[in-house]
Amino acid sequence: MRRPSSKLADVAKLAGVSVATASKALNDRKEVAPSTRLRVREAAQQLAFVHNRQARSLSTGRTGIVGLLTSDLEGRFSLPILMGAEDAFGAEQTSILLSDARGDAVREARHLDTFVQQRIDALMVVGSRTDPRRSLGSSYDFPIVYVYTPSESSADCSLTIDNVDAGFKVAEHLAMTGRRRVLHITGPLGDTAAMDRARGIDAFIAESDASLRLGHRTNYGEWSERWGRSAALMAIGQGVEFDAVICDSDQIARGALDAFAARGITVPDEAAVASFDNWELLVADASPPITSVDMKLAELGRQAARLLTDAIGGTPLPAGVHETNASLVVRGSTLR
Amino acid sequence: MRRPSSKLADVAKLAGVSVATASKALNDRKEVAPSTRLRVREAAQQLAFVHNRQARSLSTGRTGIVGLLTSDLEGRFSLPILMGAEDAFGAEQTSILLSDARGDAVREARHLDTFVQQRIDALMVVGSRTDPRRSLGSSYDFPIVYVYTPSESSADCSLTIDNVDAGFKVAEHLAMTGRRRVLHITGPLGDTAAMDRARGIDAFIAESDASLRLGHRTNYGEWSERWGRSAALMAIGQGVEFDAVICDSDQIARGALDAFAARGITVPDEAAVASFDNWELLVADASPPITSVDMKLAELGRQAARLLTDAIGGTPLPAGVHETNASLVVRGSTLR
DNA sequence: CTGTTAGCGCATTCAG
DNA sequence: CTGAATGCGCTAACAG
Repeated sequence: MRRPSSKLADVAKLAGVSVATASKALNDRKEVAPSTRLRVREAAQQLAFVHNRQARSLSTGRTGIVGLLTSDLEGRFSLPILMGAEDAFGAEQTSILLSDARGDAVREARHLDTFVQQRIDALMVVGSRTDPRRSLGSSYDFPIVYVYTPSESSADCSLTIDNVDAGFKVAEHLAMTGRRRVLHITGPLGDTAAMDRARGIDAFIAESDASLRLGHRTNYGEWSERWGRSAALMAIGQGVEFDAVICDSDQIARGALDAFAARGITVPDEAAVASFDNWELLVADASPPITSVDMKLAELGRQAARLLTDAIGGTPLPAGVHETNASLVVRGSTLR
Repeated sequence: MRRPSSKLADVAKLAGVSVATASKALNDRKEVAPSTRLRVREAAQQLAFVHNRQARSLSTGRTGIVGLLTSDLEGRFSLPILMGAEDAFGAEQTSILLSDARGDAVREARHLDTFVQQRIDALMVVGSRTDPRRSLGSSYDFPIVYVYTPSESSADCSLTIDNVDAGFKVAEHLAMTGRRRVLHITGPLGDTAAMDRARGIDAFIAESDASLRLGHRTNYGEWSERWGRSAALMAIGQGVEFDAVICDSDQIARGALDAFAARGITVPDEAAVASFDNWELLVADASPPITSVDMKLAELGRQAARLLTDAIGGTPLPAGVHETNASLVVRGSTLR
């Protein structure tokens, strides 16, 4: 029951006005004389007055809190999204209530419950895969945006990345730089991201003229460095011919790079290596540095924040899945 | 001004009791007849009633919100700490308001301000280095714990890792497994973590009997894979003799490993490699997997949460810097 | 055991 | 332009 800081009443008293006037003055409403506004301001300053948002939200109905529900805080995805969102919200003075369900439905339900208790103004649901997730439905009375992992309901608003386009871009880059035979090392078969990218590669092949046409072969596996290494070794062992490798994550690429080094295959001369995620940590200091697709996650977070801000203001959220194009960051691993 | 969900008054009416009784019933207070408690419960259930924390906190003085102020969300440190804390706070009771100052003092001040406005119950200040940071002072009316990065004021409560002990442990492990000449590749000279670990190594040497005594040489540089690689190459080029390398981060170790592979030095046979951070991503799938010191960050977060929970309950925070011992996770890079 | 009465701190009518 | 009154949803005394 701690109640230390000064309240509006204190400010009002010191300024010699009523609480109502003080409130108006501090909230920059027109109906206050400039002189009194100043007096109130000074009083507030002097008392180090800080609005009590709990109290304020009780009367305004807004908390200034946005919930962020994630399933993989540890992973590569949530964080950049979160930071982008924080940026975009920052201006509006909204803060982010964080919770990590860790892929557990029970946990998720509990966290959602606290969100409701806290009367959050809006919710961002972030996932680490592009496979659609169960919708939270429309029974919540705050706007919800799904980021990266889209909702399976088309009535919801989802923001994600166009992996087909991303695959296309990588294939294009490799073809343009003279590669012709591509080994595609990816995640699990059935994983949307993996399959979309493969489709993107195919799409490029279909569209490109004969001189740029490349052959490719896709190996499904798992999202790990270990898999990248063994897939590369396997291909070498089987005598598969290739002059380029597309790895569906930077981790996979690191594994592949390692395998090539061990087998004396030089990168980028004998084989180009390109990957997805553009995780600086893994990609920038690799030898050679790895060309990688940046998923623009922070941008996704910013977009989500903007949409939600608007939604709080009354603009309805645009339903459906909205895809953003990723962009290729070229580094030494594909340039000979 | 959205006001959708049912309120306590609705529940009370439906249950045929007063609001006060309904409140008591839902809060599991003794002074309510079991039968009425049940009736109220059912009414609440039926109306899908959810407490409004804003309102509640207005009368209790507690918000159930803990602030987390970090300077490097992206980095390796904040996240595990955050997750540990989330665990310990238990989602039902406390939620975490997140903010990343990104090393910017202005941003930090702004975020602190919103924290105050939100009337958080407690604050966790997390940093990514072990060099002390400026104290936030004692003018805030909520308890503050500094995690990983300690406060420079001994009046504050800080939780961090004992890097001297960590350095000691690594040296001990290497000596016990038969290594005698250690190359220590670390971060910037002046960085507390780097220097503490060097001291730990020295401490081990001083304490150990002659048969285990090892020689070592410390190279200060930066916290990057690139530096690990070049430091290793440099040592090799200069003909420095060593049969073990201690890298002060997993990233540095990856660089060193890479350099050894390039120069045909086998790990662990010709040289052992050990590092700090135990970042699964970097360490588990390396070839060979890297022995690394786990900083127990999640545990640090849990401890902080417990201390803060107690502090909210009235127990004063223990002032001073409290160090936790890290633990060594042994993998293939040091076992021949 | 239960209900009545008072606030918690602020924003918002609506008279003056 | 200003202020007195009212309510946001809930908990905390205090009577009954």
